[in-house]
Amino acid sequence: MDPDLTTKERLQRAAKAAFWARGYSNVGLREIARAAGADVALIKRYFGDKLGLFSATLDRAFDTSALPQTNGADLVEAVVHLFSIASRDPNDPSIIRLILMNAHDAEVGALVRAAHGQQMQSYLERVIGDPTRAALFMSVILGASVAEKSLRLQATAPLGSSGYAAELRYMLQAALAYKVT
Amino acid sequence: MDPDLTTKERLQRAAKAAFWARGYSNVGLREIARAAGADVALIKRYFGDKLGLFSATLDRAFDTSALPQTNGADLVEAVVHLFSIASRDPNDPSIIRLILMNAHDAEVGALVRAAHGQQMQSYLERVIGDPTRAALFMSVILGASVAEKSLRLQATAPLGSSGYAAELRYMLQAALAYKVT
DNA sequence: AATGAATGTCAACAAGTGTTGACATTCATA
DNA sequence: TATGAATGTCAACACTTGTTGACATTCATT
Repeated sequence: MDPDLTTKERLQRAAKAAFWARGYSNVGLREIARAAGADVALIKRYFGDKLGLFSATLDRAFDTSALPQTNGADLVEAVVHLFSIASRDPNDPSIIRLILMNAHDAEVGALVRAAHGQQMQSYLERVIGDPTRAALFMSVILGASVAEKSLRLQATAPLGSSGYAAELRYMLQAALAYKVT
Repeated sequence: MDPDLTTKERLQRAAKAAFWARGYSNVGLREIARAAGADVALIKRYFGDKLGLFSATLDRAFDTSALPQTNGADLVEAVVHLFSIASRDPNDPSIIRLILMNAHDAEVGALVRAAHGQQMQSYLERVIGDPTRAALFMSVILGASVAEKSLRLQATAPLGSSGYAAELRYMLQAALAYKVT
């Protein structure tokens, strides 16, 4: 960890790395403090308690300013990149993983959903227009991300040039454009 | 808990209820023993240790004998029912939830994936035929399940008669049948 | 009734948890 | 240089965790 940073900053970064990798309840404060090269008691001073530290790792993590503002093919590629679907690394931090890992804890789960889930949904609704279609679009994204990162389906393989990738992009297009007849 | 059952049986059922609801590391053995009306030490006698108890809850949990053996519209409905997509209850046990909640723990995650994820995948591959198409099909299922149960997207709503339900079924059909041109 | 296996009870262990208060040090400002 | 705020250090608290060994009870079989 970079020693030039503030201790508070180092604590926050170490916390984010740990929490996003293994979930809220599976990370101890002493472990975070050790990774940050700081003392546990400083967490209380800077963040109040464990939940406050966790909340701090959620700030300004979902930025839609660089994303497409209109519905189109570039939206598909941008979202694929945003949710790290193309990456096979299970430790690659993803807001989806974070939500799933903390879904069992009512308090923490609500915190994460409020901070990111709703931001993500409202972005897609704004860009796509129809809320139902936006939800369907996000469902396909979720499924692809989960299939690769958590379930590790063999058949999905690298998402670069396989048949799965081509079909997945078609599914995303279908979620954007299809009209039920 | 039914007092007519064996203590071992009661422990196993209480363990499954707890583990499947909140994940492996978030459940304590004393809590399971209390729910089963038994003593903690009996867990050691019957299951060895915590991981042994968890493993016991995975036995015979994925049964494909009652599922369709051919690719078709009934496969869509059967799978929707199997993964409890139609249920909005976050406590409704689902193998998908179980996998996701334990994805952060290498040992436990591998155990669950080995017991169920691969069975699920091989079933779909056998019925659907093409492995890539089976993976795509499961991705859509995963996404729908996660969107409702963990992310709780507002727009997905009850999956009974909404526009989302109709479109989701179309997506599943597309995953089964579409040929990329 | 006696034997032995099966089953249940209790207390404790070492380690880890989040949290806290008292104290020491550093450092910028008056 | 002196003051006070900011920052860092240390030890301990009450509690929970998985695990374990010694002991008591129940129960079927001889």
